[in-house]
Amino acid sequence: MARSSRSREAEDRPHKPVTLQQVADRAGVSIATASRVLHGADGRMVGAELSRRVRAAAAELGYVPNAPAQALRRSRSSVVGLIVHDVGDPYYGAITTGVMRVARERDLTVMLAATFQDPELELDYLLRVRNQRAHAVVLAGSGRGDEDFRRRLGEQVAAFTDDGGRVVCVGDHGVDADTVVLDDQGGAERATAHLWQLGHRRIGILTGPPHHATAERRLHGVHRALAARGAELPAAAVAVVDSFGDPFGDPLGDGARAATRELFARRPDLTAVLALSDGLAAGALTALQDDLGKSVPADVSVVGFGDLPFTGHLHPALTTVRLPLEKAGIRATELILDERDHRSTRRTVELEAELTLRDSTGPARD
Amino acid sequence: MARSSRSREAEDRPHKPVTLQQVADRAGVSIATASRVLHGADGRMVGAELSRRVRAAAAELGYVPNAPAQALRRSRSSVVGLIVHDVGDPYYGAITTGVMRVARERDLTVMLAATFQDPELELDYLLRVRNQRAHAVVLAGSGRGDEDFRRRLGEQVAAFTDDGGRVVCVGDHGVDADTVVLDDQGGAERATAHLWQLGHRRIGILTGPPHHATAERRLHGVHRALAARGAELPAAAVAVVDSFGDPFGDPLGDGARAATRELFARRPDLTAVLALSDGLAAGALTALQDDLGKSVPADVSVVGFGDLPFTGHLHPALTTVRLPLEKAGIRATELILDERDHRSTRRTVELEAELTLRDSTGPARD
DNA sequence: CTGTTAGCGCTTTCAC
DNA sequence: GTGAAAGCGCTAACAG
Repeated sequence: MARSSRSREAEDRPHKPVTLQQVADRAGVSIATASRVLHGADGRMVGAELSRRVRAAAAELGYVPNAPAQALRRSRSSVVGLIVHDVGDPYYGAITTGVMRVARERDLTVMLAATFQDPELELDYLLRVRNQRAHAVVLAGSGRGDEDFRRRLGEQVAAFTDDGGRVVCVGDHGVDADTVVLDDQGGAERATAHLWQLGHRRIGILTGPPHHATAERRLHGVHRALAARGAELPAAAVAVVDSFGDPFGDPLGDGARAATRELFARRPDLTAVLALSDGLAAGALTALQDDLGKSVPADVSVVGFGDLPFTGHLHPALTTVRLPLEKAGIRATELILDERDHRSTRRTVELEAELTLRDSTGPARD
Repeated sequence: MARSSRSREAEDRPHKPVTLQQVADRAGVSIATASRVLHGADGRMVGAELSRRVRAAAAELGYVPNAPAQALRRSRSSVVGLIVHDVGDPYYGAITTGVMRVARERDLTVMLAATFQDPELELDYLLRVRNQRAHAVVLAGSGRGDEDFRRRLGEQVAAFTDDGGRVVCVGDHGVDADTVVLDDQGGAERATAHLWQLGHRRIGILTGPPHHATAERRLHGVHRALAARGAELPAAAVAVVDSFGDPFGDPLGDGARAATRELFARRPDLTAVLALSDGLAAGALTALQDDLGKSVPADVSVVGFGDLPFTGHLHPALTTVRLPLEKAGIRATELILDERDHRSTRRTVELEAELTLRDSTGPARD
């Protein structure tokens, strides 16, 4: 193979990659012909014989196209940016997996950015996406940051779309772009309905801080479901935990555990706990079984939210609301690829969250 | 702001991004000067007044450098490739997080590739990394694939390094490149020693299939630790589970659960179980407590391997071997940045795996 | 200090 | 069906 002969020459000094011109020379054709054979979206056909010779030359030389040069010439690359908070977080990990799936099918190059919750970094990365002349970006982390940040984010997004870039958000970021939203509210309604149907009338809620938009949406779903049944949610039945969406801030679930103990100290008559995130549910399970001597689901039922990968391993296996995260990543990326004519029409795709029934819920005791 | 005036013009037709030439014109300087002010690694200084004018012009026009053009000119981009099996898998998620941390500090652009366990795709992505003229690549998924695949992988890697690219592996992929390895064997030795010290002499092992290199390395560690204490591991005390490293193939841990039941059917006298992955440990916990009526750790101690994010939420919280995955991602990326003179010297960094003590282990009963 | 200029590797009219 | 040639936007010699 050509490669082996190349590596024989100078072991230390980097070679320069083979160029299309070299391929053309070797095949005895013009560079234009070589280009058409190898990447030809030109419309023009190339004769069979020349085609063959070009392909052979490329293979022998180990030709690899220079993507930056192509991007420069075409003034747009096949790069797609993906901005998340933290890929290590299973939530974003699942979204990322979805994006990667489509990227593979559609032959896209994904440029990943992790903001680690820092709004400034998000802006930075958006700039970098523009730098790369990426043709699209998926915004999957955001929502933190103040009004001023929002404005600047909007500006960056506008600048990118002005240049012909496409933007899609996963979750509502208050940005003018296509959006894929997860039905948090509906999921919470379904979870509540499930408990209600099992006879639970005194349900405790574990939620996140009030400024957390996702937590609020879920909580709102609970209120709605209860209201639809002529019931309401007493303030004493709600416990707020700071580590809501961040299991890493509280890897042992101690915050949720303590909150659950306090919740039952206030309201010992609760027959069910609806935790608005799986991490919270894990803490509740521990508190209930280890600290409060309750049996789950015999004494108290527990429902989580998210269906993160570990929920099946909890004890008992957790009944939880399944968020179609990977699907969200897939749909978002597809939205990008879908060329649409009316760039003025902002599209929104809503993905339903359905309940996964496992072993942590059962009929109410009394 | 310039942006707003731009977006006013033609709402539908994409603008062309501002070029350096336009900035130079507006500032009334040459393009060379503009380049030096904005990106000048040229060594040369530019006068304060011109500097100011260039910067002002760039800001007014909303200039964003064209990365592909820069890459073309410099014939190398600041892109780093990262190839993993699946970002949704917490194992790779943690490595990815580490890589992203360094990328942020050192201002790199990360191009992510997920192979979904397909060796062909891995080769594909390596090609794409060359396409982008990336300056380095982190290989974090691999190890599957036959001899022929290995050869081809080696060729691609050689081709990339020949062109001046840097390659670093996380885990040994049988490739000639710098490598960061996790001390699986040492971790298993430490876990075994821990159980031994608690008085356990009849230890059951849950492991993965024999062709799984990681599982084998851990198993080897167990053998070594036992041998060092004059003991050995009876074949009957070892159970093989296929879903070893893939919690998603077995989200409820049913495989490990069944294997644990069989293990205790064969060897009811076991006082401890060392599961060579956390997913396996989760299944063991369920089998022991729910199916076998054992108490953990009073009757049987359980140790896992990996310290994935959910282990603290298991019941009881799992004692497990902590793999410094994020650290591995960090070290790997640093290795790439570290220019070293002797490209012939292959470096290997070994990261220690330490035991995380939690609640699933206790003194042996008898 | 500042400007002129020659490409980097590739695509794509435009001629033949 | 094939080739010649003009740049895409930027950097880095090389002159002044």
